[in-house]
Amino acid sequence: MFSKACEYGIKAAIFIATKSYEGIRVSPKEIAMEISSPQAFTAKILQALVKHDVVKSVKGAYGGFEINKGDISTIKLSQIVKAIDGDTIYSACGLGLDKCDENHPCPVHDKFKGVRDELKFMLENTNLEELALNIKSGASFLKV
Amino acid sequence: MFSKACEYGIKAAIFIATKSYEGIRVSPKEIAMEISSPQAFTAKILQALVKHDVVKSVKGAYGGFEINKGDISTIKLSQIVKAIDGDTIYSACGLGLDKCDENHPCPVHDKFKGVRDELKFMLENTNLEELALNIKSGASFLKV
DNA sequence: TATAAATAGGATAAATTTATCCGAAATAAA
DNA sequence: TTTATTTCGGATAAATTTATCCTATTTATA
Repeated sequence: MFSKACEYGIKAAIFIATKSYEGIRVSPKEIAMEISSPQAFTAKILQALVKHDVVKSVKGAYGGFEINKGDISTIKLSQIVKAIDGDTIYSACGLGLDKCDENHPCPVHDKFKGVRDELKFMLENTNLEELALNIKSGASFLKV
Repeated sequence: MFSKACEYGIKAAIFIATKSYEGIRVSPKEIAMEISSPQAFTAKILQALVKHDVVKSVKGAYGGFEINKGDISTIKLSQIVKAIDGDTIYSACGLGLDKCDENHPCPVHDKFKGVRDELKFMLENTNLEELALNIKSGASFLKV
């Protein structure tokens, strides 16, 4: 469904959010530990999230990654997915046709429309806050 | 969403079905032309579909690929996807956790459930016949 | 039985994704 | 200003997916 990079990105953003509530910045090392991901690769993904304004980085001693408290509830899953995988997952043709629309549909165009739209709606209407709060309360988990 | 191999496999199966109605066997070459896919790679994917009993192959002169007419309406998209990509797309955790269920959910477990189930339902309730008939009637297309 | 036509399948290459490593640049504090 | 700490970013490697090529095997027909 999502790329590994995107899975790591989503989990990283959620973890950073949980820490940002307490005003604590976190390092790629700590993030990787917490979400069971390869550290250097995770650092690369964090760079992409910074570039797309999903998380904020502070360089130098006492630096790290954080998210402005006020932003946590406005950042949507779709922004994270888009920053890493692009939006092809819910906008491109399910069978890979370059041109696929109502006038020139692929064989599964209509069948797929519902699934794609539901995925898009879900991603655009899920914010980091609800995900982070469930992690904090122990209702969900970032690793096994 | 699906791998390239899976996209090719779905399109190939649909094309074979359209020809099988007329009792015509088709070659990897003709299939690749019709669905705009690399021929040798497509041939490999056809082998997988044969192994999983989605299509039938006849070796030797006058051979080719076909689907028993009676089977066209009973073959589901889910069988094709499963044969090539496996069923992880609608059964695995959206964030890649090895263990993810009601008791130990990832942060998006509930959010994803709806999308995943709808995708699963769609794949398990769409048969090759309806897709092939729409191609034959010109209501949908296998290439640009 | 010989021949031509067709799929099967192994070996290999190219492209992409995933992952690692290391030095450069930035920054807070001593 | 120096030092220690930390992200940034380029180079590279490993793994996987996508794609190609060539030979073996099968089979209908002449």
